[in-house]
Amino acid sequence: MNAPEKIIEPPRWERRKESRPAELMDAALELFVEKGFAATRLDDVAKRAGVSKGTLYLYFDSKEDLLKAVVREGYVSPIADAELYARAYTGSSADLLRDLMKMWWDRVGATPMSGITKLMVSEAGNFPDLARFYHEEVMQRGMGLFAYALKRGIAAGEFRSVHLEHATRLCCAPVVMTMIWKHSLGLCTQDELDPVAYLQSHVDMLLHGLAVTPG
Amino acid sequence: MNAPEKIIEPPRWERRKESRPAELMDAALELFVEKGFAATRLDDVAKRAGVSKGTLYLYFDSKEDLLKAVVREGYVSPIADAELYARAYTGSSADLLRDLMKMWWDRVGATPMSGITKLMVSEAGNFPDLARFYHEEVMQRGMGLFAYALKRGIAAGEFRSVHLEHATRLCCAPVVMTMIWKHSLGLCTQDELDPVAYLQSHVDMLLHGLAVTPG
DNA sequence: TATCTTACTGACTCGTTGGTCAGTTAATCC
DNA sequence: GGATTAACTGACCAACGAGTCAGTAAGATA
Repeated sequence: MNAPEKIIEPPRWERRKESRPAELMDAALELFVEKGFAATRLDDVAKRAGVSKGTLYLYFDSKEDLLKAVVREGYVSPIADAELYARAYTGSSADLLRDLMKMWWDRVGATPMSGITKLMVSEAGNFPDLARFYHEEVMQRGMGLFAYALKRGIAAGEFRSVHLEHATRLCCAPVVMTMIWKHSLGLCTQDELDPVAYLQSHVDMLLHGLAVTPG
Repeated sequence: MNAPEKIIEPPRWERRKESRPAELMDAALELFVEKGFAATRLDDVAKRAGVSKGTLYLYFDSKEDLLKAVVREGYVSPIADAELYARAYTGSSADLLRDLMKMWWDRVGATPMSGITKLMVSEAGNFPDLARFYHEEVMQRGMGLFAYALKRGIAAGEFRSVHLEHATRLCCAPVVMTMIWKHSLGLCTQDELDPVAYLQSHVDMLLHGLAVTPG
């Protein structure tokens, strides 16, 4: 009979204190966006992050705390970067508007983070403080960017003098709608709408609407 | 001692088989819109309708069945009316667009029914068949109206020849956004935006963007 | 006024899931 | 390699709420 061989099994789990929170937040983002907040089970979040539910509670106080962390994490650099970009811009306001729109779509709209918008719309009523945070830190700052570009264009005589608040919202509405659509009703339809081409049309129409003189 | 007077108490409840379903659906609409589907308790729906939870189950098979009934009920006449109106219209396409927009806002946007839009966005992922129904019967028919007006204007040489699908969406996006906003993030902010004035600006900008010649 | 039908009640069950914690095991340190 | 630390596990609990059903009373009928 052979001597019993020492079989070295790989450890069943590793200690990875540093990366757990981010992995849990990634998993939570996916599931929250896919199923909604209430319908997402924390067991599933933990499982997707390759961990047990107990571990989740080592890093987050509650389900609500986890949602807050996901939302706060999701928005940081893109808006700040865009603010710097806009402030330093020297070209025409029409081009600035185009660039901002492209940056928005590339860095948020086209990424999984766009799901956060739908999430916030769905859950705003149940998390008033989170909604206020999102409104102030994300929406107002984001709309401020476009308001800046519009104001700049009007001041330079490049755009006609429209209602600034309204024009800003008109500028953002189609983008926000596209992000929301992507994560809700758009899922149930084999919709071949190309978001990039659509937003291209949007900016064209907008600039045509803002033009002092035609085409 | 007086002879015991016959005190006629009002009955504790009445039989009102006919009106119960509508009352339950009204209550459900309010609560679904306010709290979301998952967070709404059927006990509360029943209580708001002045009835017990057991009664609710006399008229609806399940919570999901109740939601379906609410959504189906919410959209019937407005779209059909608007379709008749548009088909019979003889004025300019710009005016038709204005009228359709006003009808939409007056009959849906300004009413509690606008909450259904937010509801559908939030729950689309969890109720694929309901989402498909909403998409086909509400969104496509509704967008079809605006597509008709745009096509009509382009054919008459009143509007410039834009991408029809894109223009239709651009036409609807701000209205849908306004309805969604009203029932989500708009609740947490003392937002003094006047939707009617905003949509006025929207149509103005849109028509300016569609104009063949300036002015 | 007595009888019958059925709209309605509300206390109950039971599955689900957010949250807990005593125990296990990977990793680290003498 | 034995002792120590703490990251991690997973069985468990308690609350909550969807759905049930035996019983109650409105109101119709005769």
